[in-house]
Amino acid sequence: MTFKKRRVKLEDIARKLNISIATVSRALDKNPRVKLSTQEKVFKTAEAMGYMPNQIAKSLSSGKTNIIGVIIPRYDEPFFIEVCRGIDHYAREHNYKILISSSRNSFEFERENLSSFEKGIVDGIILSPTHETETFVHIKSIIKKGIPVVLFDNIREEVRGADHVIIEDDKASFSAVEFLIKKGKKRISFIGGIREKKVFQDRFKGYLDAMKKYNIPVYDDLILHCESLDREYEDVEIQNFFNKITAPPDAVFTCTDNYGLLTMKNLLRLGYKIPEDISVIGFGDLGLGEVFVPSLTCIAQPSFEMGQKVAELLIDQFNEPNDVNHRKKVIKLKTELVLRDSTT
Amino acid sequence: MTFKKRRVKLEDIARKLNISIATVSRALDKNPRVKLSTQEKVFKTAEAMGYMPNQIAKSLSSGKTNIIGVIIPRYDEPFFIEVCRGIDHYAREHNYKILISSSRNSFEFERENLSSFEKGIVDGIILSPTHETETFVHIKSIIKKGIPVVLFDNIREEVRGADHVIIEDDKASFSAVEFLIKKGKKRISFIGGIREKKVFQDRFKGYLDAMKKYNIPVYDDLILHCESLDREYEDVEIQNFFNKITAPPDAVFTCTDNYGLLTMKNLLRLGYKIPEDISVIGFGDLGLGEVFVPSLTCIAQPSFEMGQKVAELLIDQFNEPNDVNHRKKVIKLKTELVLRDSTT
DNA sequence: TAAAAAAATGCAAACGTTTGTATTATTAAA
DNA sequence: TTTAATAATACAAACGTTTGCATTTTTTTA
Repeated sequence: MTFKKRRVKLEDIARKLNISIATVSRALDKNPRVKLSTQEKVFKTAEAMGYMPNQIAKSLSSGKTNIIGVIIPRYDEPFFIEVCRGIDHYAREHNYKILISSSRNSFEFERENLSSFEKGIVDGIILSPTHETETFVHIKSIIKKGIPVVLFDNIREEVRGADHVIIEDDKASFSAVEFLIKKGKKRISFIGGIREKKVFQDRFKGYLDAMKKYNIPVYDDLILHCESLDREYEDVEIQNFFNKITAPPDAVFTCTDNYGLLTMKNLLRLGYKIPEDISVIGFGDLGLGEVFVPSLTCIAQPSFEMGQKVAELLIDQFNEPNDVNHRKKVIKLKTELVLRDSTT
Repeated sequence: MTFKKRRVKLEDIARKLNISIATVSRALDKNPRVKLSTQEKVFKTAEAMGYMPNQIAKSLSSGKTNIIGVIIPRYDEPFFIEVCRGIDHYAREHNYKILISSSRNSFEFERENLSSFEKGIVDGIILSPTHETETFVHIKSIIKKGIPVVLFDNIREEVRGADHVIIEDDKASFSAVEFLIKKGKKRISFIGGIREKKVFQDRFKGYLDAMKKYNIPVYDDLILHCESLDREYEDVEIQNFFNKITAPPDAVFTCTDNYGLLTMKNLLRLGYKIPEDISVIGFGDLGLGEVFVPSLTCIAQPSFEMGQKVAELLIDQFNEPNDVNHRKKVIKLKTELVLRDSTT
């Protein structure tokens, strides 16, 4: 039975070579203050002894962990994963790793995660607030302590006060609905998510704005705000919605790709033809819509880029003089209506 | 212009209360060695001063970070995300966080990630090897240093030597193909992924085993091993494959849900009826298959459970006496054939 | 009310680095 | 050669905790 080996540390190398710890440390850093021949000896010995630096000790000493904390509302939403991929991409290029936490759509969890990050395990925090997040105080308190924070997606007015990256949800959905109207649609249905979530409020606003501008009547029974936070129940809700409808719409604008796909699925099963009978538009563009038959027309949201941008803002903060009152940066990314087969 | 505040530390509390750092530390731990009234004073003062423990210092002192390192081949594969969700779930219940890294399907990256974790930032490592991973030495070297490691999915023989969690890919695909055969299918097509990947080898083996057992001829032109590691090109490959086929199959067994969906998409566009003309089976069961019309029959792989189990094995290792030669644990999870509308 | 026992607190080393300054060794200048 | 300048290395404090042991204070016992 062999037990865990004691880690090799600088001291061990130093002792073996009969030099000081400081010199070993500097040698490994290729600090020109140490003779080349010594550097070589140190490197060889370190290698031979299987030395691995202790990142924790380094972090304590330097005050940097090179880890970025990321808090997303849920894992099972391709949008968030894609953003994380973008963050990871940018972060890695700049020698940072990411620690991902899910707030599970709960404000309480969000706060917990935040305060656990506050314990110094991360150099900065990227956060996408949950729909339950109505107050900014927990975030503000972090910022006040000098910890860099960047937010993305679902940013309420009350919550603006940190750098953040968003899209203009209202304008995006306006343009999608406008497109439908210009195609001659008269009975346009809206399917969104929980009303508490800012992005859904904005997307609904865009819908209403477009309908108003072109004087198209808005029918309450063609509007659905899904309440579910769970993939499974989304399906049920949408199914119920269409089962209840008496006079069908001629187009459906939905606030996520998943709603779009579920809408198509249910409509197809009820015997409607897409896009001949009913057009459908989604929101997101994360690959699934392209596979479906018919493929889903949707608003493409630049998720990966959003992640990259968010990471860039954060890392910029790392390098700025640490001014707590620094002017916050707001980045608005462009969306685009991608035409596919689910619309005429 | 306000600058980053100096963090409040134990010393500050100690000084303010005129007691020692040790007592403050113990008080915050609710150590019975310190008087209750002192504990209360300390708690109040800590709160008032906005004290937050320094996790890095704690980790250095305790030798524990309470972070689990997770290395997956890619982010844009729902299977891996679902496993991560499972890991996160179990880990969080046991007071661990997860640091996710993608090896981007590259052995080199895998090794880099591994050695970065080796620097002591994580207490243990969960890894799903890439298809390029043919050798076990990099993992073995980590284990020899006493760092707990658990593997999952895609475990080659050469790589067995650590705890791991897998499904029996060959048996799973055998049962799916057998199902098709029993339905009377005679021309069964196989669509898998890169040949280098163990899981695909096994799934192919299961296919061949079933075909052999029931004496069904195997036609080379009905077999496709996708080479692509990228969502986009998978589509192209499958499209090309079906465009080239002269005599169509009467069933297609595919090695991932995505291949299954892409197969259905392409077949539908070519005018085939599913399942009347051609049955299709996928592998994974991560939600998308249920939405598609027709919904996808597939082998359900318990991804979330796999994550939980993997995390459990790792955390078990944390608590075991640290025997480097400990008997490795292998967990095989059950799969299940879920019947939906894409098969007769 | 002194001694013993128990409770509360404090001291200082340890965790493994980094880094400013002091010291020693080497080379160059006189 | 001796001194000055430079190069190489060493010392020790610092990062913010934890914790074994020593010390002080309080309480109990006789």
